[in-house]
Amino acid sequence: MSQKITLKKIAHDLKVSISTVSKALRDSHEISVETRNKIKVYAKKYNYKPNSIALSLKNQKTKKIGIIIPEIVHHFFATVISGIEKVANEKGYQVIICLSGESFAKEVVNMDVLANGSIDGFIMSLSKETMEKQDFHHLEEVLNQGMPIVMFDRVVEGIECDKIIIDDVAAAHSATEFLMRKGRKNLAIISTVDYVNVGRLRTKGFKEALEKRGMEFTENRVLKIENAENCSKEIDDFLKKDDYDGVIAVNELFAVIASKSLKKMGKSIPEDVAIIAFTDGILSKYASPTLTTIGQNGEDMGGLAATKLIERLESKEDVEESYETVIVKTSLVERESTPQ
Amino acid sequence: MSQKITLKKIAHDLKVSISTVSKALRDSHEISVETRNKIKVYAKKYNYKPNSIALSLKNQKTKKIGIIIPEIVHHFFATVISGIEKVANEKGYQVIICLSGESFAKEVVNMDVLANGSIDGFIMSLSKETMEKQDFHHLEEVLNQGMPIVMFDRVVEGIECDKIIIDDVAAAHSATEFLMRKGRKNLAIISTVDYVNVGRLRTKGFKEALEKRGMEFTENRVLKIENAENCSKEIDDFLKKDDYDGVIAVNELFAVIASKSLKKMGKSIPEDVAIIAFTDGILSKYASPTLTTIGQNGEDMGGLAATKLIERLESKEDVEESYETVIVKTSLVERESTPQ
DNA sequence: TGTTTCTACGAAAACGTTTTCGGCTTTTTA
DNA sequence: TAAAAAGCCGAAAACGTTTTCGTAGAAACA
Repeated sequence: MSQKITLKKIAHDLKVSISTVSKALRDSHEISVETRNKIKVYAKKYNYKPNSIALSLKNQKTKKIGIIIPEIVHHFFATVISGIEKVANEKGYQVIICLSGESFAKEVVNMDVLANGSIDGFIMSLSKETMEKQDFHHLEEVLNQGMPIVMFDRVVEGIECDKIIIDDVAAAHSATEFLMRKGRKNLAIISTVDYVNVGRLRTKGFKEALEKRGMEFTENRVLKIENAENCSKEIDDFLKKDDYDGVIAVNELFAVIASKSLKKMGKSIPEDVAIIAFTDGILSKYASPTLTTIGQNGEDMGGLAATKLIERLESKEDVEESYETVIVKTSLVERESTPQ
Repeated sequence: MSQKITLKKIAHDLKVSISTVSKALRDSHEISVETRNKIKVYAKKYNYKPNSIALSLKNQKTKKIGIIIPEIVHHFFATVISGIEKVANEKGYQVIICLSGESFAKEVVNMDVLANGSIDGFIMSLSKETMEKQDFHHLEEVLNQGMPIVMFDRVVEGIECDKIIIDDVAAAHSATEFLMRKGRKNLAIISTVDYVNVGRLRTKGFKEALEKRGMEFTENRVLKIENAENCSKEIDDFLKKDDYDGVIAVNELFAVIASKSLKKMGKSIPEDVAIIAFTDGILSKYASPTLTTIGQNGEDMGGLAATKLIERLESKEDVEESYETVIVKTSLVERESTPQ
């Protein structure tokens, strides 16, 4: 078990000073070619690599990005992380991941811990509880310390930082129009409670599309689910209340459950009822029938977030106050759950 | 934008020495109650938190765990991470995640980068390429430096470290027996190429179960898939070759694709063909029909890995050479794809 | 009064780097 | 031959902590 080698040990073994070793390894012309080679050979032999903690302390940069998200066992978030990691790694950054588990308290603690020097900046999507509480002091504190944040998906208006989102209203709007063009006239949406902004915005787009076509929007066309755990019965009951011929779901899980429920009721998909889901994930691709979805490319969103954050980290900090909100394009992926 | 406050600044502002501030904040009796309070109030006011990088350097401990896995967009790995994160966080550790993308080179680079002081230990599952190459020098180097590794799922015999696995042979064996007890006589397995150990071991269990019952095992009962990307056709062709009444798949994806393929061929599940999949993930739960699976509890495996690693990190390093391989129990989750 | 014991604080080292500056030799130039 | 320049290297500071040790002054003791 050979302990990690340091500049100091090399210096001692080779009977030169630490500064000489450091310079030699960085190919400084201040050091003679002879000495340089001797040191390099020795360093190579013992596989010297500079200690990153020491570098972080010296440079006041960690080359690490903190990610705080509600859950990781969630296809969308997993793709976002994957996108972040890819870009970050290319640019020499590592990612540290903390999960809030949808809890405000954990989000705050995690941010506190990471903000104490462990990372250079944050990429995050807020927990449900935070959205409900509307308490963002932890974000403001971090920003106030000069540490940049990039938010994605679950973002909030009041906070001044870069944001990566999809245009939920427009996407829901066009999905609704798509169904109407297919001749569907009695539409419903399975959404989340309003404090989750994506649910609220998607419902809004749905409503706008209906009204634009002069169709009636009533609240009973909307199911607002709070807890995804036991939503099967809720969805069952909701779908039985009327004879819908088109359903939009704000995520694939709701869509799959709705699909099963409808099949149980003897309806066939897409002939009797067409279904469109948000999030083009693994479920949509392999459900029966496969689901038409609005794809929000998580990988792209993550990549963008990382790019933006790193840009800000590496620019000379004087470009303050030019925060941007990037709207990522969605794409409609047609599959079996909507008619040709 | 108030810069982060340090001991030095507090000391300067309050006209005391840095050591006094440090001691006061750690409630040392060496400092008078008066001074202590003054310092604490000031620190609280400016929200002082010790810089974790400085602590890491001083203590030679980062309180960070490095995770290297092939992919994160994969339900099983996501659950493992979730399990690791939970336990780690409870014990005051953060997790740094690197993805190898199934590439040997990336795995090596990632390990190198993290091993240079960024973390205290590794939890990892090897990339396919690494398994194929059978080159583990990067693992040995890290272990040799005294940095502990805990491997899970894709592990390798030759390396001396803690391991968390499921008993793939036994699990496949009992799944096969389960099908036979249901009266199925013509069984097949959809597996991976042999260098992926889970595929090899599960195939082995399948074979053993057949032979134990005096049934014939032939290689044509086995489909070995190398690349999951375009396996649909392979599976189609394989299933057409014989009239199987029971299929075991080494992951849910293969099972879902097989299920679709069989339905297309006009077979009904589970009446004509029963299916069992490894990995109890989201697909199994929501596919049509829902899949009977062998659950390998990723969350538990992750939690165990984290517990083991942290134990080793915090024990006084003298308990060397007592490496353990923990075998996590699997559970058969019965759903619609097998008969009652 | 002289010695010892507390009390309360500061100086400095250590963790592993990088970099600035200063200085000693040797070579070049006038 | 003396001065200037170049070549080569080391000392030290800095990043932010914690901790050991030293010490000044005050209080207690003889």
